[in-house]
Amino acid sequence: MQQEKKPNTPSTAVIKRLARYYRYLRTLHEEGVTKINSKDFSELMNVTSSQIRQDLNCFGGFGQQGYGYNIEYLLGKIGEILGVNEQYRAIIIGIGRLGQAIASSAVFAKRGVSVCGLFDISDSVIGKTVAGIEVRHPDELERFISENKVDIAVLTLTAKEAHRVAETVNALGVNAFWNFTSTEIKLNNPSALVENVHMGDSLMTLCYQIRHNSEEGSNAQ
Amino acid sequence: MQQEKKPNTPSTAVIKRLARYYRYLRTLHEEGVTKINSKDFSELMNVTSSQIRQDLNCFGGFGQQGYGYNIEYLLGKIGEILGVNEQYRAIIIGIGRLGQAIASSAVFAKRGVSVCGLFDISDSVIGKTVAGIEVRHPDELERFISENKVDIAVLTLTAKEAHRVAETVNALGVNAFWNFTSTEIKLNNPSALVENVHMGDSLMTLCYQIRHNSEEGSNAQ
DNA sequence: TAGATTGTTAATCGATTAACAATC
DNA sequence: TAGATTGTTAATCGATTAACAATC
Repeated sequence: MQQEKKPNTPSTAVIKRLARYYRYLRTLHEEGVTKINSKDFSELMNVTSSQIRQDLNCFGGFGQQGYGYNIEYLLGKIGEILGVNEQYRAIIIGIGRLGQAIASSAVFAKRGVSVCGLFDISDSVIGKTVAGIEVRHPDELERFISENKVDIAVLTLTAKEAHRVAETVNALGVNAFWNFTSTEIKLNNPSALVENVHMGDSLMTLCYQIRHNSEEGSNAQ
Repeated sequence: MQQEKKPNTPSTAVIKRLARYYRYLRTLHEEGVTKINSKDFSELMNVTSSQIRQDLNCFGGFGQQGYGYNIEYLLGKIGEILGVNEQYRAIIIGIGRLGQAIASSAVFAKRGVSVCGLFDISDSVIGKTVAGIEVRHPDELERFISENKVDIAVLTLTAKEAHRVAETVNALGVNAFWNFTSTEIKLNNPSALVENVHMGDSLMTLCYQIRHNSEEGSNAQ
């Protein structure tokens, strides 16, 4: 099988940085800044200006020599690359405190993703409304997914149930998972996409830094 | 100034992987597995066995030729490296839904970090008890930090307030920040540590993948 | 036009992988 | 001891940076 990679597939690192640029550029845009050059931007982002130009030029020339980058235009282009206009739809599985927090947050709307369904096994939340959406029992997943376009399943349930539920939902046709559990989700389906938010790993990284870098320090990245 | 780097400082990438190994090894340990070799482990973790051996050998020889790694021993060693036994103490600033979710989660206890204080400006939560801890007004930060050892400030407040509050808390002696806001925290203090959980960036990465990799797929890492 | 700054190629650097000798 | 698997060095690969020609 051994899928051949397109020659110029940008690395994950580039995409992560693009998302970061996007976030920052939006702030600048809100503040009324209209243009920026790679040097000034690189200082704000703590990367080299070379890297910014390289990253952007993976996807095309969005700047203008002698001028820099028009922020509004650049925002549009990066948004396009990252799929902000794709109107993806997500369901959240596991409506505990974290699920509720995420359901209620602006993170989806800001990226053009809409939450269309909430699911939980607990009677204490089923039927309740969170962020304007009714919480359903997972038994309804099959019908719900067949009747609604669902692109992303957000996994905010317990680690133990996560894998089984992900398999089920994947079998129903949902191919992308935003995983907040501490488990690694490994699906048989090779086209399934999993993006992890492993908070625990992040916390441990910080603890490591406290212990080792405390004398050196760094608030880069 | 230009701080000199110690020659063999392991890269952030190594530390992140170590945290990931740690998480996975604990699961294996709970399942009663006592030993593992780099090859088997590499298949579980979707990395090469070379990488696992390299990563571990940044810190010392934790294995035994011809045998592999004793999981309990390895867990202890990685835990030590990552500072699990340091008994770090954290305060959470911003007790909205996300702050409450994190305060109530097992993420701290599992990594040897204890939450000792909660702060929020809103009267609707001040005085209430979340995860067994009383929520206080930020006015009390100064006294609280002077009376308690506080290693980490978790930022789950709004992006707008985040920077100012971080400056204040840093001035009071807290040097490590676990940042959940969409802002980049840039402190004047060069020894301040900031670890970001940028959920929005993560979601965008997923959206990018949906749009571009859908035909190729990958649930690696 | 002259100045500025991009787009892009080439050089450097670091991280990953492969290979194998050491050793349990 | 023989077999297995680590620890570690050397080779490869990819990502970052530097440099500069193109061009607005």
